[in-house]
Amino acid sequence: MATMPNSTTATNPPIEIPPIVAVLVGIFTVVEGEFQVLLIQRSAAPDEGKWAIPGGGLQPDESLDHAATRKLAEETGVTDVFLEQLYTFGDLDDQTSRGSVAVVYFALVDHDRVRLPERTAWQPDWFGMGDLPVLALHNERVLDVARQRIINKLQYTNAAYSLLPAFFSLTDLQSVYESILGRRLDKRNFRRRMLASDLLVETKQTATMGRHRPARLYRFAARQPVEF
Amino acid sequence: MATMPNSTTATNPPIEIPPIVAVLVGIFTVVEGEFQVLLIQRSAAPDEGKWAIPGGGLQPDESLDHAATRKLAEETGVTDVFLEQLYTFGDLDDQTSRGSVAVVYFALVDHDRVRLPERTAWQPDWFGMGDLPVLALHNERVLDVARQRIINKLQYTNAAYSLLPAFFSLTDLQSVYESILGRRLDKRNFRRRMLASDLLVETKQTATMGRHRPARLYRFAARQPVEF
DNA sequence: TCAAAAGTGTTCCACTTACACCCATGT
DNA sequence: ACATGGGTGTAAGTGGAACACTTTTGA
Repeated sequence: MATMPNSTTATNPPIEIPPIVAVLVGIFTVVEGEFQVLLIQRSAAPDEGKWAIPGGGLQPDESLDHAATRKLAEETGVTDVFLEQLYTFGDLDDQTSRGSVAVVYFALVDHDRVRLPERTAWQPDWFGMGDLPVLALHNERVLDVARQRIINKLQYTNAAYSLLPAFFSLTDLQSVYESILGRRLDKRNFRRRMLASDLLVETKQTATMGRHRPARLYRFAARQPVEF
Repeated sequence: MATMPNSTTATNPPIEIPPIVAVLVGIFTVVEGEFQVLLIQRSAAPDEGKWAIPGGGLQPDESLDHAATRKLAEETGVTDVFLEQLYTFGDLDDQTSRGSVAVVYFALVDHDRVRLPERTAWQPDWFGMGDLPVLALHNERVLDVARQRIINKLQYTNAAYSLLPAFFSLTDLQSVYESILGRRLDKRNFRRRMLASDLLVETKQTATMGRHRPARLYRFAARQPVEF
């Protein structure tokens, strides 16, 4: 947004130093029952050596959504996943005096589709959300907001489609929910609710996962965000 | 947020022109059964003469919340109301090529407490949400998002405290809800739900509003945001 | 006494919750 | 045959939605 009323009161800053705008993407997954986030170890000040949510500058004439999509692809190679704006923070960086604004997105990805980039610096890695390293730039606050938002989204959207392969069992799906919510769910109630939601389509396939009865496989009716 | 991985792929912009950051505040109220928004008539390009959500630049070292609070006070004189970040738009201004980012907040105010500033240009005025003028800078999109968010917030928070005076009747409260939701509600169900929520406190006062039975007055238990 | 808004209960339905056993398979 | 996870039904409780009449006041 460009020119606006320069100021309506007496307080008119003489020269405005334009703040830096960064777009961050919190990338989340569930692996073997653990809710995880992808973090990058910073190789420069501020907070060198600490871990942070990946992000970067907004390119000229690039939309915010586009920047987030691009960042996600750079870090994981993945596209076409659940990706949504989370919140904008204006005070993550205490050091910079010119002001900095971080527009944060979050993405849910199927861990098996991710290919982490090979780098010497700014190396990314997965961390359990209950087992985080020392974070840079007040990223704890960002992750708290993200976790709560993801929990909410699971309740009334099909966001989980983005965390699972195309075909999956109801047990797989329930495990994803339990990992993120941080509590056990009742199997019968969970299945009833999911099947009643019309989000899932039963397939003819089954999968044998051990020396026991094979599980029927389902897929999501839509692989785009849908509410229910 | 300051320095980040400069870029992990080949696409490294040579020189970044930092985008402009504006903080906008959508200011909403309900007057005589109409859901209204405060808009300002632009007196300069782009979109001169069209109406827009008030806003302005982020001052150096100012937090986003602070900028929003300041803007709200400048336009209405009101503080201590429901004020919350809505969404950040990166593409409201088509004209500027350097990129512009608008961090939008929304506020709910009691119309009777508002004092509009006296100005010759950038004059503010109230508009019914169903009767909007020609808007600048794709502000229709912003108002759509805001309306939906406010509707949602009414369902599970006490946000309405910010739209009413300290003491009010249940009929007043219901009228506010109906104006924003855009539909009539059942009186008995509404009252039961509100009273069961523990958000309201019955007072000993009543108010006579015409030649009929006076209404019992209530107040909100908390005049800060609370969920229920 | 009348007009006008305030105030009040009950029924039905849909959804959530709690809970325990049989089924199909591999070894 | 047995160990393992897959799969299934029912009853009780809770919350939302629909619906109409009596009460209190001012004129």
